[in-house]
Amino acid sequence: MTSVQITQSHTLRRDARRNRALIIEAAREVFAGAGFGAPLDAVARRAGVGRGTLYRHFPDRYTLAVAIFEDNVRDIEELAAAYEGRADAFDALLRALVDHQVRSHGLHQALDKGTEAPELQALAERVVRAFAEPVRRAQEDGVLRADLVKEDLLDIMRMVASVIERVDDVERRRASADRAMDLLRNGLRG
Amino acid sequence: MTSVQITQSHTLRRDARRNRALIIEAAREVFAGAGFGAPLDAVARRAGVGRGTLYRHFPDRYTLAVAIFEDNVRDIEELAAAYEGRADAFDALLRALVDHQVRSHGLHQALDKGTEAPELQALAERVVRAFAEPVRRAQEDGVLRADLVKEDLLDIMRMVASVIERVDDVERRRASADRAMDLLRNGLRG
Amino acid sequence: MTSVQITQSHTLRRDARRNRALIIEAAREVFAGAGFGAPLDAVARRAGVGRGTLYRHFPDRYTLAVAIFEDNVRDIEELAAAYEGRADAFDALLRALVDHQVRSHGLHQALDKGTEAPELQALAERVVRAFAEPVRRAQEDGVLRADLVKEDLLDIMRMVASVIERVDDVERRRASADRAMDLLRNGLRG
Amino acid sequence: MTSVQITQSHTLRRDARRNRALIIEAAREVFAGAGFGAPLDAVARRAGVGRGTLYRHFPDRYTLAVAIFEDNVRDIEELAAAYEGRADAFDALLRALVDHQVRSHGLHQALDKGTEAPELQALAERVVRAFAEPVRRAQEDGVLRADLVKEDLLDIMRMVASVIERVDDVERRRASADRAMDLLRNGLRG
DNA sequence: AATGAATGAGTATTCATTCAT
DNA sequence: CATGAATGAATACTCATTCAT
Repeated sequence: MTSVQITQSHTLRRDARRNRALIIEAAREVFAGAGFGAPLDAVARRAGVGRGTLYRHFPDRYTLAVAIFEDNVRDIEELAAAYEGRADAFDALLRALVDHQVRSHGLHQALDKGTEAPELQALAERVVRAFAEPVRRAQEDGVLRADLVKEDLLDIMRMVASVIERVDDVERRRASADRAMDLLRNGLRG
Repeated sequence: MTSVQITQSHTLRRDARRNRALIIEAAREVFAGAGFGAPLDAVARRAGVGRGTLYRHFPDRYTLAVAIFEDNVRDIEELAAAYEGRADAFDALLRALVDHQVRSHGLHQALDKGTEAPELQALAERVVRAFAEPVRRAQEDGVLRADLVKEDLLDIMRMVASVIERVDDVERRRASADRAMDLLRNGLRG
Repeated sequence: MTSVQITQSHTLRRDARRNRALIIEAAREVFAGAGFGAPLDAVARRAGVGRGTLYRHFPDRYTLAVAIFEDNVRDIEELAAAYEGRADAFDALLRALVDHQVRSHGLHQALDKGTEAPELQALAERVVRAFAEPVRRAQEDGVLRADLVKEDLLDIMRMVASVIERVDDVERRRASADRAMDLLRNGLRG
Repeated sequence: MTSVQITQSHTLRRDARRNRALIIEAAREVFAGAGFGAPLDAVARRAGVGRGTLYRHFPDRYTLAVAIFEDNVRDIEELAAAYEGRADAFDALLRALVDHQVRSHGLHQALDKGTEAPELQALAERVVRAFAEPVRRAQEDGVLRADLVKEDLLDIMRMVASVIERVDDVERRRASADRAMDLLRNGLRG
């Protein structure tokens, strides 16, 4: 629960809040199914709201992406707080990250159009910040390569996303993501 | 047997053959710049041909992708032949693969819509075949993890593509690709 | 007899009356800035009231136009009464008319859609009536062409409005209106 | 016949040229009937062409206005040439101007949005230039007020347009225009 | 009553694809 | 064959109007 969330909870009427949530969930599903370029109409239809309502809440495609990411990022941050000081923080965060991607896939395309939505960059930055300390600790413990930089983290997100994207079924998506993480963590060497 | 048939390019009139080449090159550039979803108009314009000509040669977007990939795949196959029996074949092929992606980026989006173009699947299959023996040898030599399967190869292509896609400059693209390959080959462990 | 009735404004609650005035003023400004076709939303926003409130007071765009005109017409009528019997009544009324247009421009577009709002016709009729005696007197005095008919009066209003419309700055609007009136009063002859 | 016209005649295919003309004529009618803000769809429908065709020929509303004006302006220029040196040139041009307005009304709204289409300004400028010498001559002959400036000319166009705009029937439009010109030429004085 | 959320009809615009020249 | 004009389906977006709170 960050201040943003609280503010929104208080600002929007109950029905509006409900619609907002319906739209976000619909967008998650539609983007997952048809990619980030899917017709916004489809989102509105799936959410069971009119076009205008969609546009009122989210003036454009990117605002929608931001809203979806926002949820995920917040979760990462909470997790980072919960694992503060623990040696397995990095592992836990990484697992959570992959889990989000499995559930909100279709969105990494948005990430790479960051220029059109500075908020997306900001969210990515928050993820990086949440990872900072766990990464440092893992490196100190010698379980994570020392040369890992923050750009790598974003690239890892991209890589996992890329193997997931074309898969429709959530379970197979999870399997693909796990395999990709395995390759990444352990490398290709024999 | 229409002029579209790649393997019969010698049956095309000289100007038609020239147009075909112009279009492929234009497509490579346009897809790189604006993604695989770019307007085909843009391709025709860049190639300096009419729409009709574009459609005659390539009835749809995927045929175009096939033609571009075709070049790359053939190159991989030739390389495989050249490195036949050598211990460094896998390395060489992998490097070539990455190199193609650096130069024809924007196309992996096509790969993942393979269902709409069986030829793309076939091309991917050819890549896999070209890798088969080098992979086996590398595994035998103990320099490549033993559990690597052919799907992994495609996923590796996807992962490299994903970190490259958003980068416009070819040099920075190469750097990103190299870093991604480094992460992949050596893993994240400290 | 609803609260919309202008002549019964004393039956409105004080806050409702205040809202009504705010809306009219906002409409004057918005129509002036963006033309009579401006979004009613803009009017509501500028007035600082909700949409519903706007619609309660003014069920449509024309009702709003009527309310604005109403003020102006009443002023003309009062002026006509004040100048009753005077030789310069016509001059004074014409000057006042132009003055209103300078201040409430953007509205003559409404006038010409009179069919959709009979009240507008009625208001125009009241203007014509207010001018009737002054016109007759001016003609009798030989300072106004004898063939002027009431339709001419409306056309004169339109003509003045037309040269004013595209000008944003009120002072330049006044200058344009004055020049137009000069051309009209004195004609083009050398 | 200016170079522009000739160029177009030569550049466009016969069918395209025909469509272009159909669209212009349709636009003339639609704008006349529903104002310059009319749906472009209506223009396409009336011309009997698809949306895309309309947009190919005229990327936006203003390009369309320009094309319509272009015809009229060319006519004025030809007339100016034909009346070169004659004392009645001003009269003839003014009559022609009014005549065009009677036939292409609905367009002066476009003129006043000149900022969005510099070509419109340029066309207006051409009208002014065509009038320059006839105006000078008329002033010299003492039949036109000496203080008339070029801005007045545009204002006269606006004024005539304004009394015409709301009239649907072409004959009544002509009558209104004539009356307005009479008021303007002879003034309001008795 | 006042508010502002929701609705959906209307309009603009793009682009894949067909087809006349 | 090549060309580029025409088509219309798909999509985006706005705004007048209704209605739940």
